[in-house]
Amino acid sequence: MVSRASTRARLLDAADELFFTRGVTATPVDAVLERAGVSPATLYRAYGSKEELVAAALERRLGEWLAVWDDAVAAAPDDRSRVLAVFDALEVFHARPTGARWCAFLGAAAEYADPPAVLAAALEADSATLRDRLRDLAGPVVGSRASEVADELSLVVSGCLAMRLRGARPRGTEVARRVADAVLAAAAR
Amino acid sequence: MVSRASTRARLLDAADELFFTRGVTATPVDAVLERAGVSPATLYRAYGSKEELVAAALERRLGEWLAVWDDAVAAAPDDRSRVLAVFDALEVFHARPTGARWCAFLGAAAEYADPPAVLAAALEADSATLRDRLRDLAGPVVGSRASEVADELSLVVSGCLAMRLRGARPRGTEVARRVADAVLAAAAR
DNA sequence: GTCTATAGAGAGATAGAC
DNA sequence: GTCTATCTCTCTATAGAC
Repeated sequence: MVSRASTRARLLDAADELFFTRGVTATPVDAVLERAGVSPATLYRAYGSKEELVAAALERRLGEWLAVWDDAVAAAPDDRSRVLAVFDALEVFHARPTGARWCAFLGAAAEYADPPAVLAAALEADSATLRDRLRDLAGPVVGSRASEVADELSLVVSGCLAMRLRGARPRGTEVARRVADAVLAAAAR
Repeated sequence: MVSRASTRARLLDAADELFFTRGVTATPVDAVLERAGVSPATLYRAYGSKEELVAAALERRLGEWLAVWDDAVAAAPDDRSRVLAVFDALEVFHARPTGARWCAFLGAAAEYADPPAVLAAALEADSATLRDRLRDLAGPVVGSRASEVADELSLVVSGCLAMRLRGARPRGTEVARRVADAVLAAAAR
């Protein structure tokens, strides 16, 4: 007999691994059921629909991503490297065994032209958090330009992730780091 | 009675408009048939499968995109603005009536975790062309660093496109242009 | 070459027993 | 709360007439 909490956890594990490596649409619910060792009724009782399961997996993933980011920031020695710590975090996060093919959030946004509300909220949370954190980190480095620089760095991070779709797996963050360096240098002028 | 060429053209028109605004997987073949005013047998005779139709639409789209880019480059007055012309071209291309939701190529790559060969070729053509053109354009501006700068600018372009998934529709290319400026400035140092 | 009609597979979700 | 069994719908692709 398995407790309710661990059933949900197994479902989230399976959902994360399958949805974000093979794609949400490309993954039938049956595949998640099989991997989680759970029956359809159990899934639809815990989460009302496939989309809600996707949203729940995204929410959990956002928490994990931010935790990795926090660790990377904490390990950085100065203001400037704290900004660049996002790329350290990206490397660590995607090196995990359950690392997705690219970005789970951008991937979900790409798959749903008109995302259901529960998904749209999860995607917006990711984008807003990314930008807010970058702005806060950029403040001590670029002062009053923090807001514009946050937009620019959001674009760099998104570009780094998108390049994985172009097959630039190795050295992906290296290029991004050079671009981010250039952005900070330009803002400091 | 409709000629074979115009049937194929109508199919490509319908495919481009539907696949790249609603998503490939989210668009059933029936929707393409209805919009093209064509029956299933006609589509499957002209193109062997849905995937081949997607690939054909991508190939045509790549040609159109490069033509827009060529125009933008031709209108630029100097070496440096010829590099930045890619962002002018992006604006023009996505302002078209049949403009896609974001990037048709990145979108297709996002939807297929393991793309069929015919699709992989179209995606690779886009990525390679983008990088090659950026390298050629960057050469006169940054000299021997052209190759690295091309990688960096590819990331900026991809990031500009990916930001559309984050809802940054207006002023999207503006931010990208600032980042590209910073990249060129850093490379000139 | 194009049509109508349909095959055949697979999807998301539910019913009802336990 | 979880299972087995299945319902209903939609999808890609094909068969056969014209």
